Amino acid sequence: MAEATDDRLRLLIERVERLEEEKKGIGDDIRDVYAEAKAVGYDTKIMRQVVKLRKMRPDDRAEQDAILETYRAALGLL
Amino acid sequence: MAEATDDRLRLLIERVERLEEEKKGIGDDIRDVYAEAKAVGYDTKIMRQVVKLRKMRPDDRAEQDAILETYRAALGLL
Amino acid sequence: MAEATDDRLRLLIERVERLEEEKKGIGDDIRDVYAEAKAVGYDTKIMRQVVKLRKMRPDDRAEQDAILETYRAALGLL
Amino acid sequence: MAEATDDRLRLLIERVERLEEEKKGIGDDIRDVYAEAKAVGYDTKIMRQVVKLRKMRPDDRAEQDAILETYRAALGLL
DNA sequence: ATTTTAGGAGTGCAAC
DNA sequence: GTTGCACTCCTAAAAT
Repeated sequence: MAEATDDRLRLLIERVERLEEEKKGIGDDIRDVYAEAKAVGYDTKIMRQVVKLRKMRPDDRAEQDAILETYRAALGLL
Repeated sequence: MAEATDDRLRLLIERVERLEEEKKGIGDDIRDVYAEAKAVGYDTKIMRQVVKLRKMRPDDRAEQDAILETYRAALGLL
Repeated sequence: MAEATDDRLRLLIERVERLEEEKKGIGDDIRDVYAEAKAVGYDTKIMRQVVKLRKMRPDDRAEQDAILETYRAALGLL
Repeated sequence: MAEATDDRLRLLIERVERLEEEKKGIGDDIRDVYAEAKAVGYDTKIMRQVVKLRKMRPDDRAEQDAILETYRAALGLL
């Protein structure tokens, strides 16, 4: 029965590999978009920062609030 | 004409954002496959090692194996 | 000459191992201090947050500044 | 008597901070050892694997080895 | 047992 | 082209 087990494992790993290829393909697409942006004159470095900021905003806000709250609690003790 | 330019930039950024979401989704899918593998009893940490090994060129793989064997021997780990 | 090489490797690894033991020992000491603090009535969870905050402050400031600056740059473009 | 209490807390926190600095210093030392090893030609990534292996109980180590062999065999990586 | 945190490895971009 | 940097993910240790 080792063969059945082996096949199962092999199939799982091949699924992972296919997904990783897709993931890599999308990474290439992203690179292409930036290349296109650069070709028409945009600053891709700043574009990347903007993308990052738009992604970070909500969490960051929550995090900032948490830090402030902790500070208030700590000051109340110290 | 500043509006046309702004739109162009906005569209490029939105394309990047969509692609990044897709990329993240595939990352999640990969995680799911590993979760499934774990659920049927496979050791996912070792599976990841195997996936990495399969990505390597055969001679690189052989070299890594050889170095590891050498180090293990030097430390009495055989 | 493989023996000399092996020895060299073994010595390096033993140095790492000794250092890791020391590091672990200090981790235990830290745990002890918190245990002592707890024993005299302090809230160790908040103590840990305070320690973390005092460690983070400077970087955080710089990070905040960087984000603000990036935003300004982005707004100037968008 | 609030001052005595405050001092006590402050002293505890400062002890923790000193210990954490020491701990960080040792972490830096470990990094240095690896850097030194790399400089004389060792593969530090594999060294780290070996350090990890030495920390494991022999039977756990044997089991890991066996699983890896099995998976590699199943995927044609022997 | 669950969640958090620290550290390592791999990836991809930017600067020189 | 190569070095450094920032980001993502994974693992292992620690705290609750």
